[in-house]
Amino acid sequence: MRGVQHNEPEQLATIFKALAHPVRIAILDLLRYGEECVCHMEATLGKRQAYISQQLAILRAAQIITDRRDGMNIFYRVVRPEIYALLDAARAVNSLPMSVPPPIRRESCPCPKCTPVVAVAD
Amino acid sequence: MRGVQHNEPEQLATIFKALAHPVRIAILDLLRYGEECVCHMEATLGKRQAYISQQLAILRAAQIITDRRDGMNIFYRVVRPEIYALLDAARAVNSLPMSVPPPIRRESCPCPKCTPVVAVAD
DNA sequence: TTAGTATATTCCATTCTTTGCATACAGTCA
DNA sequence: TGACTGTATGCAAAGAATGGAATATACTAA
Repeated sequence: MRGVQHNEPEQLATIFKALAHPVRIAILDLLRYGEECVCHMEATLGKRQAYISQQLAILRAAQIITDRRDGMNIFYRVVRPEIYALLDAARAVNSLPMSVPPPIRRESCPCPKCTPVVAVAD
Repeated sequence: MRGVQHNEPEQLATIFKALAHPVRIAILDLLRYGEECVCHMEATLGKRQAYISQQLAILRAAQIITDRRDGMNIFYRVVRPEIYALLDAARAVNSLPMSVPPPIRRESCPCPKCTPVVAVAD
């Protein structure tokens, strides 16, 4: 994914390339309902951290997502929500259902969203 | 069957791969207003015939287009018009204009659509 | 400071994709 | 039939993407 593009089909092809990978699509589906941290994607997708991070770098380079640090975790979110219309349009081409289930808290994910602070008896 | 099968990022990635190429996008834009023959794409896109034919083969394999012979020419057309919603959605992501200009008859294209029979004075 | 945790990057072998070239094939016309 | 035209296919070299392993970075806590 190189620098700026001049000609129009070239720009479109760049977006499609960023989406032409099942793990990157799964990541975007995870982010559909809001930001998530890397460890959550790791737990949900069952892929190694470094691998997830590589795919996130590609989506970041395509300016589809951005990140935000909060304490020890880095949360990613989609900055071009139009991308979901694109995913839905692709599902329509395949006659696939549109709905993507809301995110699930993962026991195996250590981030604060997944392991909320529990009141401890004193 | 427990819930909708939701492991189709692979299928979506396949569509995006078929579209992740500027020449294939340009071909689909050419076919937006109806069928066109290979020679017309050759003339319009300024690419060699064998190259166009290769890209057509990929779109055919992805079941996005199909062909029809008429005399000496082979005309291609889109069989999944939903693909245009997909292209338009990608343009929206890039904040690009939606409209694709209608096809232009090419002097350099020898097909009957481009060089209509002209009444000859007797 | 040191140790630890979360995430990113770099390197690399392997595998897919791209695209030019040559050629094959299938109709058409004389 | 043979020559011709439009289109498709096979091959191969170059290039890009994949995904694994190791390592680097950046922050937090003690």
